[in-house]
Amino acid sequence: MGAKETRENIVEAADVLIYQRGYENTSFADIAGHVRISRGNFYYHFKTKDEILDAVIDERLTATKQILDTWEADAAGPADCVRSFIDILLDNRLDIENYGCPVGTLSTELAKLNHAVQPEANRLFTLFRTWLRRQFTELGSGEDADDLAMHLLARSQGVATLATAYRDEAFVRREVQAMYDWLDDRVLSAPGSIS
Amino acid sequence: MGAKETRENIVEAADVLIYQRGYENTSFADIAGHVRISRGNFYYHFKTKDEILDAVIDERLTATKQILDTWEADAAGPADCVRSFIDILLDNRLDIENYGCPVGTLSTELAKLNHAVQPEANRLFTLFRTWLRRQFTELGSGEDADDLAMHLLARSQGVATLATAYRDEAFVRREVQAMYDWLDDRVLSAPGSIS
DNA sequence: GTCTATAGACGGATAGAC
DNA sequence: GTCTATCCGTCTATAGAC
Repeated sequence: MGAKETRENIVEAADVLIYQRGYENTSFADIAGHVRISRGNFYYHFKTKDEILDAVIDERLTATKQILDTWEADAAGPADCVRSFIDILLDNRLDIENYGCPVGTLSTELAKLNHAVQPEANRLFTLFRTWLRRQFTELGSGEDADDLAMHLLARSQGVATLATAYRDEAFVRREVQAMYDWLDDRVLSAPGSIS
Repeated sequence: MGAKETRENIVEAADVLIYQRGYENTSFADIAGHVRISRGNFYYHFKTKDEILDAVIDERLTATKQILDTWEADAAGPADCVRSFIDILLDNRLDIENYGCPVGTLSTELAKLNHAVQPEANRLFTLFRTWLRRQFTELGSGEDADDLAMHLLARSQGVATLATAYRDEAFVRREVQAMYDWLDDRVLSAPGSIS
């Protein structure tokens, strides 16, 4: 097995474990165990735990960019793109109920830890934010586009948090529908309030 | 110093530290250091770390009940009560920017840890939920009261998460205003959609 | 002299780092 | 594979109130 492949396996395992258990509660031994390599081999690829976190964030950034590109390519228009974003809550419902949103929970944990790479992790939020902003701009929201993007980000984060607490599918579906309706208002009417 | 007072000091320090650093990242030594007692003394009052967590959650439940009662006593009516809830985001803005919402972040961390007391922690959410539901019932929302309570809970959780990521005061104020407007729609019009 | 509250040493386990 | 630090938890010792 090549070095590159081993490294990718490590990042992939770390990605999942950090999502499911949180960063601080994921140990080297956990990751090494999942990749089935020795801890010695481990240190050949990553010198510190923070380096792994960096690699995981980079990997998530790359994967997210690719997903957003795909959505944009497949969508009929900007409103359809936004619906793809809203649908995350349904498509990843079970993971979200168990572990929350991977973006929000990592950002919050790193904030509490006062971790140096928190700004890096927040770029994941910004990736969605600028992408959503572009969709709203194309929908004619003008100056409000960024506010609308932030509003929708917040809505989905809140639904994810409560989905984790209550594991209530009906609630998630209701809120997704409410976001659809909210979007339709933005599409059909003049740009304005975000209520 | 009496035993009761020492115990209260421990719970108080643990409450703050668990909020600021997270549960798993708060050690006995941290708490003992803040209370200025030895670790030995510590174990006289609490046998396990989970016992402290339990005590902290109980303390938060009691404190929250008291706050909700105060709000209800001071408010002009149910709409005013809901506004008090929304105002949490402004009143605790700086803490939220640094550490997130104490309810949501603890609930999410315990979910990831698969911790036995997660249901207990979620009772904090339920405390707000049933209280908000009562306000909406009094506002004439009928069957929708619980949905509206959950919706507002989710909105505030989402704003808290993004406030932690971006530390953007203008965003928080915008979203608070949007929730005010949303509430006014519920007060003035017939009960219906939550968009 | 017993009980309560406190202190601090000690143990095994596990962490990250080299 | 080893090293050091730190974790949680248990242990014994002690100081003072009653």
